[in-house]
Amino acid sequence: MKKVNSDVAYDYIRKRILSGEYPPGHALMTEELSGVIGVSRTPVREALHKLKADGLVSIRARLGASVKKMDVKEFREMCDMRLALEGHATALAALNHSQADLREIRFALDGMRGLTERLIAAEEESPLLDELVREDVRFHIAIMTAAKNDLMKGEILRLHLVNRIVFGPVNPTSGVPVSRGTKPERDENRRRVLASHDEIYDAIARGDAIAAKRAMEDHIQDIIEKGLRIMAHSGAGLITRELTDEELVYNG
Amino acid sequence: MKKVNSDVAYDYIRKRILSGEYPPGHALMTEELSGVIGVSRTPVREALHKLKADGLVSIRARLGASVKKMDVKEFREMCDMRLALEGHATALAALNHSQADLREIRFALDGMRGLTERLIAAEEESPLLDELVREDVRFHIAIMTAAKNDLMKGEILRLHLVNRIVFGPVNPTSGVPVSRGTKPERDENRRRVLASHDEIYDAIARGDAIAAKRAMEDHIQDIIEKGLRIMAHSGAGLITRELTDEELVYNG
DNA sequence: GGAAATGCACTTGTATACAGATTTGCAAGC
DNA sequence: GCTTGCAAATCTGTATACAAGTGCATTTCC
Repeated sequence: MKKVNSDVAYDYIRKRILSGEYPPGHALMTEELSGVIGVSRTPVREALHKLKADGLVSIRARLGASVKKMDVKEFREMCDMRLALEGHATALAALNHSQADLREIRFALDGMRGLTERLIAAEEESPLLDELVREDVRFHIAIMTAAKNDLMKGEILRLHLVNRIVFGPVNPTSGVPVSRGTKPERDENRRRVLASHDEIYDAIARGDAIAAKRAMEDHIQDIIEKGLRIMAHSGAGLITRELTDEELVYNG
Repeated sequence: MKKVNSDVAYDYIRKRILSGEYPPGHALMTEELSGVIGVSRTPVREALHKLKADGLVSIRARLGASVKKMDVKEFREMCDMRLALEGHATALAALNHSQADLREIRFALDGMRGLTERLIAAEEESPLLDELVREDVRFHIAIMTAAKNDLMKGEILRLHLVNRIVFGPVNPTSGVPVSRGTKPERDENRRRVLASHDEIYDAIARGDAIAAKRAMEDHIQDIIEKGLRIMAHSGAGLITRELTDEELVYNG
């Protein structure tokens, strides 16, 4: 599949949204972007519409596009949806996983364990944090892969990405959220995350769909609460109103 | 919100896909469509991309767009996702519903009951069928509304629409799927659907989230099996091979 | 001085022209 | 007969010009 200009524009803009270079609310004007990216307005327009479908950008007719701002209501809704999907997918993973899937999940888990221990021991975190986040993502992706449902996997990954808008600002080069709270708090949080992951892995490994689902739901609930706390404290326009005037008619 | 030309093109094409006028696999060429709709290629292109995001159209770079064809694998995945979302949303509806929500659900349910009885009694169905389908949709929408999660509601309705591609062909004017099977079979099926809906409503009304969820999951499971049977029999490029009876029994 | 009106700058939405890719039809070669 | 190569036809992707809507600032009027 050949890469066309609209894909170039899409990748360019998306990267900058996820890295935090374009913060929530930032205006995305087609002419400006087309100049920077080096393509015409048409593919830029297309890229913006695709990003809107991803949930990273909001577009209002004749008023232009901007990086999505999420309010608390929408964040809760998104998390609730993620809870439903990822919980179900985890149950499927417990039933459908192959041995290779299981190995991949455990690799990610072991990687996280090592990094977490080193992070707790260390004073300076930054180089290890990127790796930890990468392994965390790897863990979740491995489970979604084991569930053997590409559609759900895609949708869940999409939600993960949109979630990152809330957890910003992030390290511009790595895309990893900057640390929050005191070190003991962060250490405690990391231990809890690891314990959750252990529980999820064990349940999947022994094929216990119900326990796996519950463990994943608890884990996501933790993440939700963390997100809500961040939104409450950082504010910075995140909690302001947000109108999605998308009225889809659902009948013929 | 002003209606722009790309919206006109979107509505035009979408309507024809859902009505079956553009069947699965039908090529959607920008120039031809722009001529018929009376706008230029640019808004048509945009509309096609939006329909792709909806899951109704597939686009391959430089090869053009066509109405989405669904294979069995994708259909199962979609249904499984719907199961997860709609089950969860039903549980939420049991917890979050207002009295007005409950009334709206019961109105739809009562409407369906009356229509079902008249349909079973009648010989000629066509005028009543449209109404029955409308009330069925109304029932499901009312529950999603009661769940108080607009994001999930939107996603579920999207999946409902994509589902309709499988249940085609439909009555061109009303968009209602044409009847299948013998009359006793259809009557039996309608009674079962109604009983399912009753069960779902009762559980929601008494705030029993677990029972509501389970009832909705069973109901959707029924729909899934019906869809798989239709796919197996209608074929028409939808499936590559004949299904075994085992495959017809859907179990995630 | 403040509110309404008006004009301007800017941006989006749309039409259209053009370049490149893909398919199709046909003829030549094995 | 079937494949292979080539060229025309066709369609997509992109650039660009133009029209129309929106917000802002200045002006005008009370």
